Amino acid sequence: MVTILQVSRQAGVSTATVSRVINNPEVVGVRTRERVLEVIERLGYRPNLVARDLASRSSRTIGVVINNFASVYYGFMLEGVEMALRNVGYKTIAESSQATSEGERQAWFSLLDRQCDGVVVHADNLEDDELAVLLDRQPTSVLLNRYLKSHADRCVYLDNVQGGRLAAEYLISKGHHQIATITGPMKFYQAKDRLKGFTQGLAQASITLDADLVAEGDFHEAGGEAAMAHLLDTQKPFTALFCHNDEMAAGAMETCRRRCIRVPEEISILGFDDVNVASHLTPKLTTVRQPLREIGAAAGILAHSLATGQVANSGLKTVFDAEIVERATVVDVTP
Amino acid sequence: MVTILQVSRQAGVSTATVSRVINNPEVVGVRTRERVLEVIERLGYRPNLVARDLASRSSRTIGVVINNFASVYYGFMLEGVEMALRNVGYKTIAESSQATSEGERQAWFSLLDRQCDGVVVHADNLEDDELAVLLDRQPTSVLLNRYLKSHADRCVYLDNVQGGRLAAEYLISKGHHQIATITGPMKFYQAKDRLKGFTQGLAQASITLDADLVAEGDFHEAGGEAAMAHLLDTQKPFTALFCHNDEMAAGAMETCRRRCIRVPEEISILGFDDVNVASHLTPKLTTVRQPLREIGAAAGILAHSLATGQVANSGLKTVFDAEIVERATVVDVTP
DNA sequence: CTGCCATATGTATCCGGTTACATCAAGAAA
DNA sequence: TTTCTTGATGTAACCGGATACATATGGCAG
Repeated sequence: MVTILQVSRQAGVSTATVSRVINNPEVVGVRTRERVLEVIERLGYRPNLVARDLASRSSRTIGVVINNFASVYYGFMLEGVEMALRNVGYKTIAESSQATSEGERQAWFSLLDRQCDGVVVHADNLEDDELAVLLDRQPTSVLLNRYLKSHADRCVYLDNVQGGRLAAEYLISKGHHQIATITGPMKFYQAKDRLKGFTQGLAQASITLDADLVAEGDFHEAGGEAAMAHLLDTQKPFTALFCHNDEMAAGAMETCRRRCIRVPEEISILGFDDVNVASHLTPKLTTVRQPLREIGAAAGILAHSLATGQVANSGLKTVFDAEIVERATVVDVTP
Repeated sequence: MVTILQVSRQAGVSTATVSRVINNPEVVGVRTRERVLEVIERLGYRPNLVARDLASRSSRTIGVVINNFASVYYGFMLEGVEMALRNVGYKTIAESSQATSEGERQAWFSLLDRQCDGVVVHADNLEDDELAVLLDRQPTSVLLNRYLKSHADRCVYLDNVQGGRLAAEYLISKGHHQIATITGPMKFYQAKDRLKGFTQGLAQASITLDADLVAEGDFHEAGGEAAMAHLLDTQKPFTALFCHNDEMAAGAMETCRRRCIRVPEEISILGFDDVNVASHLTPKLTTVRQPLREIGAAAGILAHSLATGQVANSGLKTVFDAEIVERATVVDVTP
């Protein structure tokens, strides 16, 4: 491997000058600069990032902790972070947490150990208290799609309450009154908030959510199937169903298919997220879209600003609204 | 940040000893070791990986280059790599190439600059020649899902010829004789090989592939739709269709739906990959499965062995077979 | 009691860069 | 011409660890 020392020798200058040519070209004399650049080119020199990071105490890199890679949900957010950072000359490195609190902790620290200048953490499993402590200690870390009251300015997230409300308003606008819902695990604040907003939305139309029409799912297809079966078994009639994510909606649709219940003719179904599955289902799923890329991008930018001490959150948008993507699973039943 | 120096002072030993406690505990006296460990614990010391990597000239990390993150296809492979490496105490870091040759080059080098001990590269776009040169220069890099004759032992991939043949054999076993196919872009060897195997499979049953029944797609849904429309427009009859990936199959199914052609009653459709979309389509897609996780894992292990100079490719499996996953889009038409 | 060897620990250098500070040359001002 | 300033470059320390080699310590055989 060719080092800065070899370049400096070949060019007849000191390593400091070579370093300057790379990081501060304008302070180097034109003649010297060109000579050095020529040598760099000829030798195919590439600065060793590890050495640079150590010496400069900065890695120009933001780390990202996500649950896992085999899911476009995280993939989109990751892409958002990456894209935004690329624009400011920063790199992104991601680590997965396997969706456990221990994994989240480890991935987070591991990224810090690599001297990431900041880290964007998607932490579903760590408790609020611990997160608060960690955020206090790591002033350049930000939370992705999670809201922590004590550190609101360090969170970038979808307004799940708004999303839930939007779902209710939309279904009501289509003439539905008897509406069931399959929530995510209630230990997740996303589920709590979506349900809260949903309840609010119904209330606006003077509808009270019937406890029998609420089933808790697991954010996966299987849970959606089971929850839907449960809802149907209670025999309470409903004309529309709101699911806390698209996968559970897919499960619910599967249950309908099996029981020969036509969607949307007999039951309208509304999903949440708008990840690929939504557009592949038949009929295509109407859903509440999360702007995942944008959310990721904002989180990346926020971490970057914190890391570089930019003029504080200069009006950076950190709370995002969900929006309805109309496809084919919700019909208007207005008489 | 607490450094090894502070730990050594607190423990009344030299930094060398602290370093040993961490990397070679057995050579340190029991009493000293415990004292040091106690201090480490108390101070919350975490070794700076950047410094360690620089000093040891190894990062215990394997880099991975993939097209993009927002696709489970790469996600699965990445998970495979990560999982396999975790077992041997190695870390994984991924970088995306945006599916351009320049991006692949840059990501690859960037990973090398970070002193990754090895790198697993999914390079669709770089030319064979350049890949050969790069592989020669980087003895610990391996190719993921691409086959390079000159460096066969550095490639971990699906046997696409076998996959194509399997597809033909399967459809034929279901009584189909008139079979159409939508290929990937023919500049990709995957498409070439799948088509080659497919042709072979047909030949085994004395069927020659009618050129009118071959349409080139783009590996995306839109291309599948268009290609299917094209195939139907030529008016040549066929009872089954083999698509080079699931997304194009989804597109083809969409075209059928629009033209009121029933799948699988009128046309059987077989996909390739078995990524999520397959199981969400209606009817569920019968497809040729790639063992993506296993492929990723093998690539990770191979890179790791090369990096650590393990007893060479000790019988590591590097060529994988595809298999049929029967769902609902292919029916038996044997009279 | 010596001498030797194995084990435990310290010393000093190195990894490949960055950067504060010193130095030097040349042009401008006096 | 002298002095100051300014811009270009070099010197050397440092980032936080790893590790080859030197040294010290203790046990055991002779």
